[in-house]
Amino acid sequence: MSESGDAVTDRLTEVFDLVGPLYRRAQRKVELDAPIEGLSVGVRAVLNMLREHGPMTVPQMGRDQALSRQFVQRMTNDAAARGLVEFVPNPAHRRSSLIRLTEAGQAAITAVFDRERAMLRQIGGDLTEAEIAACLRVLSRLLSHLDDVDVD
Amino acid sequence: MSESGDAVTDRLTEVFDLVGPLYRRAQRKVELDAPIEGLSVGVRAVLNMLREHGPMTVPQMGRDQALSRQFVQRMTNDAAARGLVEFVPNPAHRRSSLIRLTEAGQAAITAVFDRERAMLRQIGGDLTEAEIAACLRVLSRLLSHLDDVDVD
DNA sequence: CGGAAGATGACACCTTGGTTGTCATGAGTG
DNA sequence: CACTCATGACAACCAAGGTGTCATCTTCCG
Repeated sequence: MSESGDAVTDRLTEVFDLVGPLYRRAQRKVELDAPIEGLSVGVRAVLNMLREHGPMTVPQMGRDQALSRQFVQRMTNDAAARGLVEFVPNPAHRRSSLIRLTEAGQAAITAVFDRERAMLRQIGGDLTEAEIAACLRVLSRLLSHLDDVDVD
Repeated sequence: MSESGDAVTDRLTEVFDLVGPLYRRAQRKVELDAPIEGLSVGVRAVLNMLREHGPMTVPQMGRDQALSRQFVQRMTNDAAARGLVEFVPNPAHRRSSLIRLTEAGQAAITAVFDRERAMLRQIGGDLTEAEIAACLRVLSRLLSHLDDVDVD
C-alpha cells in the first residue's frame, strides 16, 4: 500500500491545510454573532462543553478541548462573573467543584447554538450522512494522533 | 429530507466542534517543530502558499487563506528580511510585486513539509482515499459557505 | 486626457486567545 | 504521618491576527 499510502498522505495534507482557514473564518463568524449574547470565543467554548457533557470540572474541560487548564479557568471565572455558570460542590473532590450552566447560561448557549445550527442546516444541503461520517472519522483520527502533544 | 437534514446538521456541528481543538493541536505541533527552521506559523503559511501556488501577490495570499492583507504583508516582509522570499516585478501591476521563494525559502519549506508529511503518513494508516475525499468535500463546503464573512 | 475611485504597501497600535510560572491549599497514597 | 499530586488564584507574558490611517500607484470612466 505504499502508493495508495502516498496518495492518502497527499490528500491528508490538503485536509490539514483547510483547517486553518476554516478555523479562522468560523471564529470570525462566531464572534460576529456572539456580541448579541456578549460571549467571547473562550466563554462560548466553555458553555458549549457544559451543554453537551453536563457539569464538569475545569481540568476536565481543559483536557477535552486541548486547552490549558489556566485558560479554561479564566473563561470559567469570567462566565461565572456574568452569571452564566455556577459552582456546585463536587462529591468526588471537595476542592475542585463542578461547573454547571445557570438558567441564563443555558439560554445564552442555546440561542447561540440554534443560530449556528440554522446556518449549518443551510450549508448541509446536498452533503450525505456518509460523507460527514467519513469526515468525522478522519478528523478524529488526526486529532487523536496529535494528542501526544499535551499541555500544562 | 427533513429528518435526514436534521441528522446531517447534527453531525455537521460535530465537525465544527472538532475544528477548534484540531487547529490548536496542529498549531502547537507546527511551532514545536518549526524552531528548527525558525519559522513562525504565519511565515510558514506564506511559504506554503508559495510552494503550492507558485509566485503570487500579497493580497492574493490574504484572500486565499482568509487572512487580513496586512497580516500577510507583515509575514511576507518578515520572510523577505530572512531571505526566504524575494520580490519580483509583476507584469500585471507595477506596484504590487509577485512574491517568490528563494533557494533558502524553498529549502526551508520543503524540510518542514516533508517532516509534516512523514507524520501524516503514520496517521493515515487505515484511512481510505474515499473517506479523505469525503472529508475534503465537507470541509471545502463549509469553508466556501463561510466566505461571505470577509476581511479588510 | 484628466480626475475620481479603488487597490496596494508602510507603519503604528491594539485586542485577545492562549500559555507559562509561581504559590498556597487541599486531596490522595504509601 | 509525610510526600506527592491536583486544583485554583494571580500575574506576566507571547504571538496571532485585526484595525485604522496615510501616501502612492492603478484603473476606469467621462
